Amino acid sequence: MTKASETKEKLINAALKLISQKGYLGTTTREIARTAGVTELTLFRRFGSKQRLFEELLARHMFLPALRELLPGLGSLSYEEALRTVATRFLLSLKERKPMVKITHSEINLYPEKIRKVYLQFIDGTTVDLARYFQALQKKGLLRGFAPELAARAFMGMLFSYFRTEEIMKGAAITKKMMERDVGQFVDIFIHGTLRNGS
Amino acid sequence: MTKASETKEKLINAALKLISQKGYLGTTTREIARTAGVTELTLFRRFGSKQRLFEELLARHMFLPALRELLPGLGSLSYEEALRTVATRFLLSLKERKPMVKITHSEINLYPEKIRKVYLQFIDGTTVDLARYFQALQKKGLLRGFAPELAARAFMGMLFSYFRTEEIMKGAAITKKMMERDVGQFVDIFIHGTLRNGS
DNA sequence: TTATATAGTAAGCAATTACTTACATTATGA
DNA sequence: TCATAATGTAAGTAATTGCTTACTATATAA
Repeated sequence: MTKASETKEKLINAALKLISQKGYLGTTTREIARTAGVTELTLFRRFGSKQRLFEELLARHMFLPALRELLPGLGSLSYEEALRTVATRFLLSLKERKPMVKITHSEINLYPEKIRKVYLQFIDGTTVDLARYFQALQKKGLLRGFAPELAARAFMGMLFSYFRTEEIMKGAAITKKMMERDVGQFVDIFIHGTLRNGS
Repeated sequence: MTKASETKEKLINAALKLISQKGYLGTTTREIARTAGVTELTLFRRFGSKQRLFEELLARHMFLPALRELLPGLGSLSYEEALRTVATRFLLSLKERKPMVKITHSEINLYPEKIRKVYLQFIDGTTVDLARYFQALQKKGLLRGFAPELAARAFMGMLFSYFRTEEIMKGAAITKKMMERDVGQFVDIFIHGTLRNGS
């Protein structure tokens, strides 16, 4: 039992790596098996088909919202510190899951419903959490009366595009220094806006 | 001469449509030819190979910055009206080029350099133009002293993610009403920030 | 020891697919 | 009218690829 699931895990990890690099159709079962260190036959014995292997990959790496466990601790921080924490955590979380993020980008055509589910669970889930945080601060009278979900989408959206441009399109890793500096700017704009005389 | 280039255009348009829907590897040359209303042989006579057809597609649809021609007229608008105009134009431009946007998402693995070039020319080009606009207003003392390029990336980033989530991931078209309402919110936050007491 | 689960070797099949060759047909422009 | 450019028809090739079959080998647990 253990042996079989170890083999499955090796195959799924190999598939994750290869498919994120060359796409689902561009990756062969032979290649996945070789990368996992097993025979192609073993792949079919464990998963039955390439498609089901990919579906198990999606199910296993269907990631949870990245911030849920972060939110309770946010109350003790200043608004600015809280947003910086959220932004940093979100970007690091994207970096960790970069192969999966790439797959949601490139395979949406192939498995629209499944990929959409993976994507929305991550991005939208995270956005909902952040929106709740905004709402709480609005009730305390600290924030203006904007639409919380849309503001959350705006905040995550600028971070996500930043990640996408740097890590996926330019193919360059975001360094810690870059991240600190740029997150600081994003948070500053998000908090104070761009106009000289405040609201 | 004219006949030949008409045929090429039909083939490129068919390829754009199909590849944006099913990916480069998921689209066959037979299918492209059939959709274009010609024989598969004609495709190979015009382009030599599937790869070169795709490369011509990328070259032809390598889009220019979406805002360049918009910028000169921005001076006569208020800051808020200007940003709303830029945002609306940017979103409409993304909608128009949705097949190409989808291709840049899904085929980055296959043609990293070429796709990167297409992407950066559009997004980064547009961002640079917007950054110049910010810089001009900063010199006039109207805007705070933020980093103009990063602010431009933040603004475009939230719009781009908004487009991506709605049109590509959710697969639903952004209506005019949605766009007006949401662009208004984005612009408001970008201008005034989220904090109750302005800067 | 022995049954069972797991994996390997080897060979191959059937379908797909990018691409080719040979030849015939039609449209266009001088 | 005639040369040429452009497209079509038909058949096929070589490579790839997901998946199968038949048989063997090894490790583990009762």
